[in-house]
Amino acid sequence: MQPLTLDFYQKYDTLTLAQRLLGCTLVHQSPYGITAGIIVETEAYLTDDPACHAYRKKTKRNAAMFGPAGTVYVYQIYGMHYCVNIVSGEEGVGEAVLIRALEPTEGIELMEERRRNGVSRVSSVECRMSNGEPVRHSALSPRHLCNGPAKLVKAMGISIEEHNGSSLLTGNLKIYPSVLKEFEMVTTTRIGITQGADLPYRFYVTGNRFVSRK
DNA sequence: CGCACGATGCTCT
DNA sequence: GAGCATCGTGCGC
Repeated sequence: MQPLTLDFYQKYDTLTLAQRLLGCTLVHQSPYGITAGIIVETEAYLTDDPACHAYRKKTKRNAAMFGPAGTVYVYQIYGMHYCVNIVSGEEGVGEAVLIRALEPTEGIELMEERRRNGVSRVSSVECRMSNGEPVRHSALSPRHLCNGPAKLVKAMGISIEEHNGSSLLTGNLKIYPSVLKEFEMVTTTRIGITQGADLPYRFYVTGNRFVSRK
């Protein structure tokens, strides 16, 4: 199976790309191993959209958004988390698709390890079942590994230093065509924003358990 | 289950 | 100095 090509990222407007990316698989081939997951939730950010980081002008932070379609845009949020976007649209126009949730398919143990690093371990260390088996930390159960934009960045080992501004066509981060034959899609307003809060730019796979929230 | 809240640091005003 | 495309925890039900 070949990864998505430049043509795929170029030929759709941002709202359509956000929908077409559902069902596709995000893969990171890192020195520590491969992690992958099916994209099940996205949000679109358009250039004339007040919630978009590129709404005002090009700055050092949002510069990657103005790159060609298929560029990766990673930014830090709330001082401690990171989110990843797929740049879309014409080069020079700041638009992108935020990846909000993945259904993990490969490298689950590596994902757990990355997510555990820096997270409270109280439950997994101190709590044990009656048979002595340690209780898995709730935040690290498969269902919660990638069900949020900052969670999946951490689980996948995506970093701002290595990936911001990189290309999905040539780097160690790639996207493969949809593995979901037919699925229903839900369209809603976006999560966690105040500006442009009423725009229906969020999309997710109906009924999927790995979506951040319904 | 749901809701409230604090952490934490960078970017832009 | 304000605001932020979030997350995990703790508490109440």
